[in-house]
Amino acid sequence: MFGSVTFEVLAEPVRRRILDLLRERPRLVGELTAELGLSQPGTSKHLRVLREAGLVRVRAEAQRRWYELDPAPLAEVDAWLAPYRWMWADRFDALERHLDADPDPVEDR
Amino acid sequence: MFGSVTFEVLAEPVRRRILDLLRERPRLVGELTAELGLSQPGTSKHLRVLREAGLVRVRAEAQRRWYELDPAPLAEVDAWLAPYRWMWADRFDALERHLDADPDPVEDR
DNA sequence: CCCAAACATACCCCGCTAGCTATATAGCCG
DNA sequence: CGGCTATATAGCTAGCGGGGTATGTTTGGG
Repeated sequence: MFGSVTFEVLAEPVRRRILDLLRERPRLVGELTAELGLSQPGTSKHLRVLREAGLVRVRAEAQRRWYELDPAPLAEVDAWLAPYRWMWADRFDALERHLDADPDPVEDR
Repeated sequence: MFGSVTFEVLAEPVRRRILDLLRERPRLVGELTAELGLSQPGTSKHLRVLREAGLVRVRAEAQRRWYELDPAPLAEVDAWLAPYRWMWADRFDALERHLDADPDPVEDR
């Protein structure tokens, strides 16, 4: 319902990166800006999207904003994934071959 | 590497729907078109994206095309999700409250 | 007080994409 | 073999989203 937006939010590599960074510890906008290598407003924009998706929370401290992870919406992604999970268990070696051994994944058509 | 595209592909609700349908059984393009309620070329376009992402395979039978699920790339999503999974275990009831009990999820801002 | 620091918002631009319609291609059937 | 069925591709358009720069707002420090 509300979380179908979660997939769209996670589609952005930068935002997944932000979540990965926040998984370690809360961060300031400035820190994230530095690590991501994009402009401060750009970072703020991504953080806004993450905030409105419920994936991060903000804690104000003077002019600083501490952003911290809220993994709750990820449960929805996990729930969607659940019925598929058993399927690749037996094919896992196939995936490994695909990821490890194949140096140049074949383009379709 | 190749699969970072998987997230972008899954961002589309129609494509997740297609995967859910293919999880039951292989389907023809026509069947999918009917169930999705969009144009046949639109369906074919989504199927092309899914095919190039390695999420579906095609089997030709005369003019018919049987599309079937290939869940392998989903393992990458699962892998990304893995380090987060323990986090909402203790908050699961909170999410349940959010999803079940709250009739009108609060819009952010 | 006033300036600088930290962040958010506003605005613009451009590329991508999802939808459509029209058309091409391929194979069965009569 | 002609036309119909099933699907793919091409081409177009509208809207969205992510990048940037410019500016507003808040708060602490000198």
